[in-house]
Amino acid sequence: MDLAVAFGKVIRELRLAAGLTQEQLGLESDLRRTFVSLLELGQQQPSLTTLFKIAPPLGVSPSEIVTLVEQLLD
Amino acid sequence: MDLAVAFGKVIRELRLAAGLTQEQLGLESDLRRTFVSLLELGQQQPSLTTLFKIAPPLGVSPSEIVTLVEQLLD
DNA sequence: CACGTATTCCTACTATTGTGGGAAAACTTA
DNA sequence: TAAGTTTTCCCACAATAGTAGGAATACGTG
Repeated sequence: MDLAVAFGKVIRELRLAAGLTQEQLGLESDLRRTFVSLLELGQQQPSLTTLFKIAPPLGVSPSEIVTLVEQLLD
Repeated sequence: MDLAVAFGKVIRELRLAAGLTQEQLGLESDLRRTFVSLLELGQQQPSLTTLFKIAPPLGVSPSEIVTLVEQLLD
């Protein structure tokens, strides 16, 4: 599985678990609605800054997100 | 401390601990020598792909790097 | 000091991240 | 079905990640 795709799956799962829409997540992480969509679809991947911006509203730490991605790739 | 600066410090420390030069790290992670320098100086930040490429030659996992960055930022 | 090596700085360029907004499509629920 | 909400797709664009290589600077050791 592709790294960006794995990241997207993790983000989507966390977002749904947190009960947020893409737009709400975008507002709280200061990212555009459409960009959140692209990330979840695995069509783009985040920079380190984006990883750190998107983690708090999802209720996890950036490193926890990366750990989940690593597990999905194994 | 800035996120990119914190990342650079972590990378540099890990690289020196692994006994590698920037050029060696660049070769093993498929990144340009000059870009490794910029990362360590905190003048640029990595994408998720770069994080995953640079971790193995440093002998750590991507999530471990992020954890170290988090600790440096607290 | 002098030499070799490692790193930084410089310029120019390409690729990708991220913005901005609207319209189409999909999904919910009444 | 119909309406409201959410997500995807589309466009153009701005900002930054990353390439490429050479020159200048700093660093280490004989």
